Parts: sequence; C-alpha cells; structure tokens
Amino acid sequence: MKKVTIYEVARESNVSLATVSRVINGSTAVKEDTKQRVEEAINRLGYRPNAIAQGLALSRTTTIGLIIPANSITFSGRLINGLCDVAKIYEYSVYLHTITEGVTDIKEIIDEVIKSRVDGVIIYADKKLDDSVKLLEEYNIPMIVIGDKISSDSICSVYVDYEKAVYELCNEYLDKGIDDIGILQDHRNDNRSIQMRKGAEKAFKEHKKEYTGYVEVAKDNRSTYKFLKSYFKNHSHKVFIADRDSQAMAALNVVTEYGVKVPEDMELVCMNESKYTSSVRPEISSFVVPSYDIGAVSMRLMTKMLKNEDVEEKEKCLDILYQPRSTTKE
Amino acid sequence: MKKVTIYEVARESNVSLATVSRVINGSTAVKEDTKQRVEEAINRLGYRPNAIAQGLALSRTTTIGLIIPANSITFSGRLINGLCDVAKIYEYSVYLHTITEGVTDIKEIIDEVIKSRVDGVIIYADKKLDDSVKLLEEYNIPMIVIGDKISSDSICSVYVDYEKAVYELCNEYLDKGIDDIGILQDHRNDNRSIQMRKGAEKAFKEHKKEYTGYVEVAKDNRSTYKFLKSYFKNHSHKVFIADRDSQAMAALNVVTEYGVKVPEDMELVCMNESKYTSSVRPEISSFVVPSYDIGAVSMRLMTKMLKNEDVEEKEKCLDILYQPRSTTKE
DNA sequence: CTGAAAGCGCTAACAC
DNA sequence: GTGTTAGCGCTTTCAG
Repeated sequence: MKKVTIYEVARESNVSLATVSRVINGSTAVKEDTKQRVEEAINRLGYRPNAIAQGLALSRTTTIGLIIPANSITFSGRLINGLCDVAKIYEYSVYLHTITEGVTDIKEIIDEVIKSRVDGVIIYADKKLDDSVKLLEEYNIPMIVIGDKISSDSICSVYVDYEKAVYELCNEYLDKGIDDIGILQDHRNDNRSIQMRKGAEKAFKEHKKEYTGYVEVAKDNRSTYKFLKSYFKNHSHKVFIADRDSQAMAALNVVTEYGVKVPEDMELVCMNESKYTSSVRPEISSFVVPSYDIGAVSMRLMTKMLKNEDVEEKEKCLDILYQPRSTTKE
Repeated sequence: MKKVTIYEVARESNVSLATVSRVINGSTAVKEDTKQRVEEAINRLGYRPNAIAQGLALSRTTTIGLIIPANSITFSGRLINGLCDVAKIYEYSVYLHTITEGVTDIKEIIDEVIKSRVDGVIIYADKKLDDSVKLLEEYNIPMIVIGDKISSDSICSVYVDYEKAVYELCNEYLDKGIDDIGILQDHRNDNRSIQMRKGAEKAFKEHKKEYTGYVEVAKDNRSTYKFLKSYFKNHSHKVFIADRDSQAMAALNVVTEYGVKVPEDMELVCMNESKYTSSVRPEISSFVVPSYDIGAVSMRLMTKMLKNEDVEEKEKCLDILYQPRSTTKE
C-alpha cells in the first residue's frame, strides 16, 4: 500500500489540507457536509495521520519514556500493566528502556530519551538516582520517580513506605519482647533495603536498643539460597524479614532443611507478596504492595504534570497492607 | 534550557546546517578542523538531535513496536530484557503496548502502531493472531511473531516447540506403559495449550491409543488452585503436565493435600521452568525455555529484516531443555 | 467555515 | 569539503 498523506485525503475530498487537519483533530468546527466527505476519503484511502509529523509540528509527542532496571523488570509486570492501561486512556505511548548494570550506561539512556523528545519520563528507582537524570530537568522534561520519596519543580514521586512498614512490624515484636529480628539485604533494590533497615533501627532505638540484625549479602553472591545456606549454619533469628518473594522462599527452604520450624522457631515475613509467596507451604506472611496502582498512579500523575493540572501531592505514598499467613504466629 | 536546534549549532560554529548534519551522522567526510568546531559547539550548547525531525526527514524512525498481552507480561521479563539489550546494540528504541483482554482493543493498538511509524513490530502471540494484525502487512511493516510458527513475505517468527517436547515426554511414558497423563489447559496461552495437546495426541496415536487426558479449565475460573482442588477430588493421574510455574505449584499443593505422594503416586512436569519451580519442595521437573534468547533473537531477526539482510530461517525454533528434578521418578 | 502559507528540525541531492 | 535548497507530513495563524 502506498503511503497516503494528508495531501491525498485533501485532494480526494476536494478540500485543503487545513480542513483535513481540522477533521482529524476535531478542533475547529467543520461543516457536517464536508466533514463527512473527508472522513469518507480517510476511510477509503486507509489514511493514518503520521504521528512523527504531528510531533514535529506540535513539539509534543504524547509519548513518555519508561526506564526500568533490567533486574527489576521480572517483578514489575503489574506495574507496567497499570502504567500502560492509564497511558492508553490518556492516549500516550510509552517508550521502554531497560538498564542493565555494567552493560547499559544510564547516561546513554538519558541521551536517547532526550533525543526521542518524549513529553515526560517515568523512572523506576532501585537505588539513589544517578546524577545524569538531572539532565532531564535542564531539558524541561518532567519526571516521575517510582520507589523513592523525592520531588522538585519538575519531579514527582510515587512510593510505598517500607520504612514505616518495617518500623511497625518491629515495634510489635519488640513490645512482645522479641528483639532477634533479621533483615536480609536485597541487592536488587538498594532503596528498599535501606528503608527497611532504617525502619528497624528506628523501632529499636525507641526501645533503647541497638539494631544489629541487618544481614548484608556480598554483592557477587549468585544465589540467595546458597548464601543463606551458609548463613543459617551458624546464625539464627526469631524473626526474619526478606524483601522479595524468592528470597523469602529461599530462607524458608534453608531453615527448614536445618530443622528449624517455621513459625514455631522462626517467623518469616516477606515485604512483597506475590502469587508465589502464597503458593508455597507454609504460605508466607507478606505485605501486599499495590503494584498495578503504583504504575497507574504514576502515569496519571504524569498526565497531570503534562497538562499543568494541579498536583496536590508531589510525593505520593501508596498504602501497603500486612497480610499475616502461616509463617508468623497467632 | 532553551531548545537548541541544528541552526544554533551551525551559527555558533560558522558552518551551514548541512555540515552539522554531516558531523552528527558521520556520513560524508568533514575537514577535521571544522568538525572539531562543530563538536565543540554541540557540547557547549548541549545540542541533542531531534529524533522526531530525523524520523520525518528519513521516513525511518529506528523504532520498533512491542505488543504483549497484559496477562503474559508478568512472565516475559527476561524476554523483554533480551529484546531491549539487542535493540540497544542496534540503536533501536522500543514502544511498548500491552493488550488487556476486554479492555484494550487490538485494533486500536494496531492503529496506534501504524500512526507511530515504527519500522517494525514484534508481537507476543498467546493465541492465534487477530485478523487486524494483517493490516501491518498492507502498510509494509515487517513483523516478528513470538510464540507461533508462522511466516510470510514480511513476517518471521521465533518460537519453542512445545508440541515436540510434550510428544517426546509422552512417548517416554507410553513406552514404559504409563498412559494416564493429564495436561492442564492454560488460558493465558492458547497456542501453547494447543501445541501441548497435539504433542500428546500424536504420541498416543502412534501407540494406538486415544488421548483423553486433556484437562479443560472453565474460562471464568479465577484460581487454578481452586479448580484443581475440585478436579483432583475425583480424578487422578500418574503423570500431570502443567504449562506455567504457578499452575504446577498449585497442582503440587492440591494433590499433596489429598495425600497423593509426588512423584511416587503422581509425577509432575512443568513446561516452563522459573526460579520458583526450583524453589518449592520438592523441586519441580521442568523444561528450561530460553526466554532471554527468544527476545534477543527476535530483535536480531527484526534488524535483519529492516536492513534487508538475508534471513536464512523465517521460522526460527529455539531449543528447549528438559530438566528432571524431584517431581519425576528416576 | 475554509484556504494559503509559514514553520516544526532535519536529511539529502545538487551545486560550487 | 561545504553551502543551498527542496522536501518529510502535519498544525496553525491569518485572511477571506
């Protein structure tokens, strides 16, 4: 099929291209009669407006860039679903960029994003943002940060308060006199690990204790299971908190193999419920994080920024719900 | 920061915009001296070529569209990683479109894709392709189909032969005299379910038997676990094959709850290994599907089509490896 | 209500 | 080697 442009449509329907443009965009009123002629021609020719040309003419692409660490994408499915669903509603397209540590340079990604002239950027922050993203501000590209509490003129964020969640959880245990609480570091998400640690430290401090249960994992560790296998050989905890489902599952397997009864001897909590945490036996007590909503809210926020609508909260915190299952007592 | 265009750069470095263009694209030779002047100006001004304008001028966007059913995205993480990594190498950007059954109309997505003037489309096919994708052919947009064996002038495909895998698996059991093999339908992926069933039927036919073990699941069933809970109340199998990890895990839980010993009383195989299938106890025997490669190969194939390079195989089959673990005997 | 024309930022002949 | 110029396909004043 030959490429059909607005010119062909104009010629076929005996109007100027300006009128065709009006019909396409429903902007100014066009006489019903001519409008029909134009629409008929559009359908007959199979005309599809060229978004690239529109983008150039308008200096606006109705496109946003989504940047996600390759490591995080496996468990960002629902987030992406939420984001794309909302993008669809507001007629935005999304450019996806993954960043693979040691392979993809974040600077290059930012460069690409700027060149592509997206209207805005949504970035999944698994750790403190690299300085290069500040470049986006210079180019007046609004940004939503997912997973960190941060904001500025052109930056909003959407996050879940893991610190508070862990703080409250620790408080409960401390009030019961239990203070042997392990927290497993997650290299897939520095931000969350840091928050979790802070939450524990705060709770312990308020109970006049020092928190020493943070379990650091060597960065080059290939398997959580193997790490824990050696860790639990000469360590134990009354309560153990893992960030991701697979970490919690690994912990469950390891301690069980060492004859530790869960939850009798050790209670286990996962910070991010997934269908897997409740598919293992015993089912793992977890926090339910609204992943879909995080994506949806982020995109919605982005549309508001782009339309200069009023943004009441620049740092939007979504609720996280504790769902006790079988790896904790009572 | 003011938008800086190729004109500013030209003016600042006392050359014409044509020369700047040459420097950017490294096309024709430019005198080293002037080239340096231009590059200096580019850096000083923070100039980034406008990909939209380039796209319009070249009628080529170095952009591809990726279409994935929302239902499949949760387990397409590694596929996306592979695809994006290769896209990066060849300097392509990717537009992500999810399609949510009952919400997103595939026709609209195709429309969007055409408007966006991507150079090609990669589509994850969880079922037979809708007719509307044929529209892409009319618009001369090359397409890669992931998950189905199919090709034409402008279509290539990348897939894994689940039919053969199940065929061979069934053959082994049939040769041992075991013919009570259940296969659980997966509504998330019609194509795979159909292939699996075919594989079994073929094996049974060759053994002069009729295959009757295909377990159909009502489409409105919300939880595989609940379905299987009622199914296994009055059914049993010597061998049970599930498509996805969570289905296999559900089956394992259900039969265990009914006192069925795995693998002694029932063997269990999952068609798609994930970190979860080997995180449960017993570890589930599974086929290892090279998800990352599927994405990578698809994108590589796409670049070949776009450069009119020779494509030796239009229907590319990737190998799948059986990994026996603890839910099967011997 | 509709048409003419300028311009969005860049590339690619074509001259010199 | 480098500059000039005509598009790429569309939107948007500005006239009429």
